[in-house]
Amino acid sequence: MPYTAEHKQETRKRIVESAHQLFNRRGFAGVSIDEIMARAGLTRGGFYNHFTAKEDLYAETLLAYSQRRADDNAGLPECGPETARHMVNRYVSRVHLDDLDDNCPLMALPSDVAHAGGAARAAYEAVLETMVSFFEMNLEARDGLSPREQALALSATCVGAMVLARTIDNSELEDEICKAAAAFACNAIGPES
Amino acid sequence: MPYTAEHKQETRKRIVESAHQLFNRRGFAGVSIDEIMARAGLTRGGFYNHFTAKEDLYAETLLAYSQRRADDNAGLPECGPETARHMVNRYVSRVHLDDLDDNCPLMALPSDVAHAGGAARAAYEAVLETMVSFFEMNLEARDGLSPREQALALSATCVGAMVLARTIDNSELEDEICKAAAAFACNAIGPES
DNA sequence: TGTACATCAGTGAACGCGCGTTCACTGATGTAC
DNA sequence: TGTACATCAGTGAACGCGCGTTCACTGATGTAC
Repeated sequence: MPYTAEHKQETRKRIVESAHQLFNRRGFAGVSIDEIMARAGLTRGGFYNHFTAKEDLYAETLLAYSQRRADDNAGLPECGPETARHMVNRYVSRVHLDDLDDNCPLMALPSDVAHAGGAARAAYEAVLETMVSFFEMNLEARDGLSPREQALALSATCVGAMVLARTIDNSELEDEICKAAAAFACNAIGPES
Repeated sequence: MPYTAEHKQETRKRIVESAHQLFNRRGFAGVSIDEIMARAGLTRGGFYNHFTAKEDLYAETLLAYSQRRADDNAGLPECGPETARHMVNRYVSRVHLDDLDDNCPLMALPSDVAHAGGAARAAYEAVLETMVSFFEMNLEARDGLSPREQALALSATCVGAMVLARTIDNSELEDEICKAAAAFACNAIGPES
């Protein structure tokens, strides 16, 4: 059994990382397998030792992100509204907007995923559920809305702000959107304690 | 001057409409010029009598939508918060979600546009400004946020909810998102009068 | 009113490129002896 | 410890398809006379 199993796993991981970065920047159709493999230090032919098709890798990329997110969150304590506000400010920020290599795919790839196959859409939903449930566990019922309802709406606000900022080409308006949406969402979470 | 100028204009309009519907459903890369022309009752070659490239048409499609929206809105009275709530409920709804032929491109095509050329991004921004300014003129300062800030945040919430609902493949969750986001946004606009 | 003409919107075959995928081959590495 | 072998990750040329774009042609229509 030449080449250890770990060797293959690591190569696969490198391909997924490379793909994540490239897909986030340019979308599914904008990236070729050649480029993905080159960025991972490999050549095109080897791709099919790891994946059966480009679409496969796309879904895998999203799943990997979802897993990573879930792992990150698992370690965190549930701290209530303060934590929720912190999440908002971290998500809706210029730092996140400019982190092209590791953007959240919820904001980087929505319509791209919408036009892709079912596996990609399912993976997208998994990322969303991770985000929503993490908001949910840090919120209290308020204004007649359950924690889950607020979590869904806050996710929409955060993702929406970043989607809009990401799509336009006007950095002043981008900042305006981020600031307004973050303030709006933090207000909705409740008064500072 | 055989074929009147109106004839050509109408054909062009038919192509733009056909493109709008197809792009909304399947994105820029998912639609071929053949299909667009066929849906408009024409054949592929004629395309270049009207546009210089596929990307051109894409931007034109967005601009046409923006224009249409602006015209619609121009006629409407400014009625305050009630109108803003009405806009939210119309935008964030299953009817809008399922209207695949005439979705708002802000929610149907964000990452698609993000990866397209500058003309498309500028047109997207125009659609956004139309939406924001219409919210803005129907809002009052509240919770330390100016009408414009609220308008930006509400746009993010509305578009975000629809983007998420559109991308996933789970109609129960879609409904949950729409309802939660609409209620959340209406709350933020202020109490019913 | 009717006819010849000029224009140009529309046609559809052909071109060429990019890229996903396949495939025969190479060579690095772990294992058996 | 050293050597032959088997495996399979990785290579890169080649294939084939789809599609954006081009181009020579057609034919519908308005205008001039």
